[in-house]
Amino acid sequence: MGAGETEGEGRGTIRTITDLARLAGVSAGTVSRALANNSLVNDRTRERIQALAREHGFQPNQMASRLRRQKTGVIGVAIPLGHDRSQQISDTFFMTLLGHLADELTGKGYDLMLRRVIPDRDEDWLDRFIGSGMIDGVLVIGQSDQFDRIEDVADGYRPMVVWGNRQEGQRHCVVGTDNRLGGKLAAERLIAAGATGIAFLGDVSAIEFAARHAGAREVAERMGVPISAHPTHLSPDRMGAEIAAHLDHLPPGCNAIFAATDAVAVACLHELRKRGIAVPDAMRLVGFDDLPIAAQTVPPLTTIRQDIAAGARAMVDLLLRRLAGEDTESLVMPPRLILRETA
Amino acid sequence: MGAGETEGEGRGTIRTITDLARLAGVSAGTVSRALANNSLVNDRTRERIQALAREHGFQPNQMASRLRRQKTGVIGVAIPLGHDRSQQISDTFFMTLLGHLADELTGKGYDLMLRRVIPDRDEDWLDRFIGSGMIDGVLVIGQSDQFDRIEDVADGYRPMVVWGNRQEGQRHCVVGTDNRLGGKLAAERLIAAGATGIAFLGDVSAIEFAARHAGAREVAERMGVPISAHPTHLSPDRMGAEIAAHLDHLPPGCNAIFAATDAVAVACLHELRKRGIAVPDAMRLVGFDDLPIAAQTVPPLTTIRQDIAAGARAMVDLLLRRLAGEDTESLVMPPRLILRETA
DNA sequence: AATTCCGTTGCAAACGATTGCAACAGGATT
DNA sequence: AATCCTGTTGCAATCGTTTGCAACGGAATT
Repeated sequence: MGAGETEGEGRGTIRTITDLARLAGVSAGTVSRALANNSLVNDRTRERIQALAREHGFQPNQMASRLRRQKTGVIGVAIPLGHDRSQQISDTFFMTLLGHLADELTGKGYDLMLRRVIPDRDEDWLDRFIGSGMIDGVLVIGQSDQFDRIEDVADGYRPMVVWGNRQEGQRHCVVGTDNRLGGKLAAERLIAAGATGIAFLGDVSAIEFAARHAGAREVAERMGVPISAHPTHLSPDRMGAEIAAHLDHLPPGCNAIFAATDAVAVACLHELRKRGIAVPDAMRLVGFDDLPIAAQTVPPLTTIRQDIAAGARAMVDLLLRRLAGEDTESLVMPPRLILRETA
Repeated sequence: MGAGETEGEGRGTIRTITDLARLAGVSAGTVSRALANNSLVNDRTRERIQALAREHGFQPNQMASRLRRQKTGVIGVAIPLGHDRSQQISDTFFMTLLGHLADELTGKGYDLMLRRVIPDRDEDWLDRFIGSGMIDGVLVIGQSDQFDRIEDVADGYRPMVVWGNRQEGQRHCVVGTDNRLGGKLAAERLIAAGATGIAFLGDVSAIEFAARHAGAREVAERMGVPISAHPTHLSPDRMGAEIAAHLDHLPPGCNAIFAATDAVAVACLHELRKRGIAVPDAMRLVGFDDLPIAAQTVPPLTTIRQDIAAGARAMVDLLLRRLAGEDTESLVMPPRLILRETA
């Protein structure tokens, strides 16, 4: 007790439930029940066994338990890196979402198995993950360019919830922001701030970014403001150069930028400053996400907020309900314009 | 073939290796060997069985396999949130490290099980993780304030590698930056840039930050420059207010800040700007980490670089060698001063 | 023709925990 | 005194895969 516990025999001696049973003078079944707080076992025996288990630092083997019970207590989280393979380094948004998911899942007693997949190399990454028999359900962070593959799986496999964009009549359960509406809000704000030509910076092969672009385009066209799209990757090493190139070839009359992501917007801000272009006077700028950094740029970034924590909560909640057999609807959360000083 | 595969019977019919064996007219053992590319089985049979497996989307149950083979193919990654519970939202550094770890591990054929632990609530989080029988080894991201607990475990459990700071004569295998040296570099630079009083902003109950502070203090004292420490948390919601408070109560003559982290430095920059304090003329500033954002602040941040990708590679490499029975030394990587414009 | 050998395959025992069912003791009921 | 519970416990099958060992057929050797 206190300091200096009885080490040396603690780890190793008692490895299986049978060892512990022998030690306690009961059968393995009883030990199993005792450790599971099963009411079938006598209170005193239970306490005795639990004390013994504690003393020897015994924990039942999870693999065996899971094999027998046919459930794993593990939720798989997949991050497909389809449209932008170097995403790992940058995407603060996904990483933040992942953090919240981890919190929510551990709160509910689930473990989290993380897998980053590169769909180009691995055709049936999703089937493989699901079929591995290691996870009870799967959360997919971002559809990337894998929308169709996810759809294919959705009919046959219920416990799956995806973060991303909702399409007309899609079959998989998705949680996400109304990207199209977010795009509209951004364009409206830019135009209200005096934009007479808008450049969208982002990779529209990712469906969520495409929706943001589409929303902005709808508003811009209605208002008679020309809008152009400029593919921009998310990896920090390429982003800077790409943005620089875009800035040097903006359509004439373009005085506003809608960045697909705050990360892109921050890099834009930097490149604009290097060129001595005043924000927002000469160039208006709106981002997307409202990451913490957005409040701290110079000038502070006007952006479209997604509620990441709420999204994570919803994803876990929906997944657990699906695991329980319930059939759930997708959840599309409203984005919100955060007005700061870049537009 | 092409579109419209033979669905409907594909999933569900063939669930176990025995099902597949019956279908192929061989025994379960042969199927097992065939799927494992075991050379004991005839080439033609193997191909036939593999074709059948592919056709039916069959994958052997991992739980059973792992139970039998007594290894899981899973590496646990623990993030202890001891000194700063709200860390989840902020710490870009840890999240980036996690991303790289995921890449390295999947590259080596391992899966990654993520667990965030709050040591205050859960005394033996590490024993529980290790003893769960779900992981072959464990990587700990950051020692937080759990140095002693990790040490306790290190003797009895080999396959563990920790990201963090190396102490005199410690027993667990650690990978990290020479934080003390980093602190020295920072202080040297600040003093070279004209600092006559230095404030360290960071939570020294985290051992890594304590080392950074100690390094800076050593240099400062040698040069006769007063240095003070100001506890600052990493969560974005508290950080701003805390930094503001610190700035308003700096010791007289203090004209330089060493921020424990780039995240802290960026927030500092923001608060300084709000107060109209010119950087670096009125206040010099050095950060730590060299996150991508550091290059994009206004003015760009002078900071101490840690090589995150190399760190992740080293952690995985060391862990695999320990899994193979080898005994490995800790790795302390040199930090590097990145000179930009804030000091 | 008898023996050896090799390449394949099947058999069955693990891996360690869970759980339905039977068994048992002791008290309560008839 | 015989029967019936009730609360505990043990027994043994089961989850699905892996793998040592035995078996077997046919070719090669003696």
